Amino acid sequence: MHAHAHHTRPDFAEAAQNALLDGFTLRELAKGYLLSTPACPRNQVLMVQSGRLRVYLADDNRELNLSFLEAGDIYTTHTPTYVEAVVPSSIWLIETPVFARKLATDPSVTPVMMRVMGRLLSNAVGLIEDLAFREVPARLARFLWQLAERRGHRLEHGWLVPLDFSMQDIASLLGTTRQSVSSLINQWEREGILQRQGRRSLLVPSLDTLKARGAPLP
Amino acid sequence: MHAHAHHTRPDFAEAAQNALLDGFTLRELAKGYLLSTPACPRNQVLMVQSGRLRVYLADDNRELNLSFLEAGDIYTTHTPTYVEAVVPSSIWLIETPVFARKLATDPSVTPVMMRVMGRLLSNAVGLIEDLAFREVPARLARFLWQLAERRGHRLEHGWLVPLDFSMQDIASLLGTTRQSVSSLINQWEREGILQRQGRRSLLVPSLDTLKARGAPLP
DNA sequence: CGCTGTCCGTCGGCCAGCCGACGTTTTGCC
DNA sequence: GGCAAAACGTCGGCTGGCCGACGGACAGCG
Repeated sequence: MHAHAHHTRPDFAEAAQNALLDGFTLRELAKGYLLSTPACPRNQVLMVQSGRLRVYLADDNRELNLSFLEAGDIYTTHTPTYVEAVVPSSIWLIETPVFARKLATDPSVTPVMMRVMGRLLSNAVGLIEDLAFREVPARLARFLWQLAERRGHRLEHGWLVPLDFSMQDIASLLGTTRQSVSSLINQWEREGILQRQGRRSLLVPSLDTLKARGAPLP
Repeated sequence: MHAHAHHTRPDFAEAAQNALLDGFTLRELAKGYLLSTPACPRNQVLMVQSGRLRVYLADDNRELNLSFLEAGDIYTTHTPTYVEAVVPSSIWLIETPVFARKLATDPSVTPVMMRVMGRLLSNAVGLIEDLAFREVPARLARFLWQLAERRGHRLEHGWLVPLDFSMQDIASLLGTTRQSVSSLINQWEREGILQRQGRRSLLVPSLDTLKARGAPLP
């Protein structure tokens, strides 16, 4: 749900066709650069060309990742969040007023934007459901099998899932702590639900047993 | 934040001017009517003419209110939620495909929709912040003073705040339980932070002391 | 005016999971 | 290779607040 929005690739293609990017400017961001904060809400629309941005909320002693943006993803800072480049990145950027004029003159842009905002909204609602209804093991299980389904490669032994997030990243994405994620993953490894495969990937023998962790009762 | 979106009134006025409602049909809903569920995602856009609708998420044994819609509020079921009339209501309704055509032909509608979705997104993010960062007393305090600021009437003794929600409603809005809300309100009454005034309103002597409950440490 | 349904107040047990702490392993960098 | 910094594993204490339970207060209705 709130893992990646890399299914925006179609939009990217469409955007290129429609010359959506007219008026956007290309910017290079250094690692760690804070593009936007709630305090300074520079309203803008952006599309990631390369790299990885982290969208997150924060209070004094905690952070919650809303999502990670990667190549092709579109985002708009309509909402008071932090946006930070976690690796050197390059993005297409436009200020909202300029974009609004574009919207007014070129109606073909509208459906793209509606879809982008719809997706942001779905992500947000999904996260709310997680926080309000599901407990940590269920959230983690869901995160993992969604990752497997969209990023994983099928092998004879099961699914090989690339995992280029730190435990802390995952924890923040799920609204929990590093310790809880770590414990759960190790416990599941002992139970044979998954195996560590090198440092940056997992092997999941059966997605179904993993999914079973997402729905305790039935 | 996620209390009411009744500040959509300006949109309503604007909508009337632009004849936004062309193509919408007026519908009367009986109390308790379920307009939409996640299972049957009838994509539609609606504007409330009168009454009150409840937008909520649910799992098997819990419900979470996302917001209450009242006269003038606009909503779109882009996202898998329940929408229910809690009192007899009448609303303007349009199916998304029809609305999309409208958007394509009349670009003046676009900014209105963008603002509506932006507001939904802000609500959602606010709720996420609450669930992830703040504990129950802080959420309740914030809910109450926001209600006071937008609905309350200034008296010599303090603010008179109409409270036409049940404890259960408030609890669901804040992602907590009836019991917790009840305990807190009564405790605060004992502490003199607020007084019950009749059955359906509160008297808050000082909003600031109430707000103090929203930020424990400093 | 009793009856029934809805709402409110309060108590106590219980537990998920946060938090601090500390040691170990990996990674990145000179 | 060697060192600092980051990331990971694990343990135990502590607690916010959920949950069930039960009784009282209102309100509507026949």
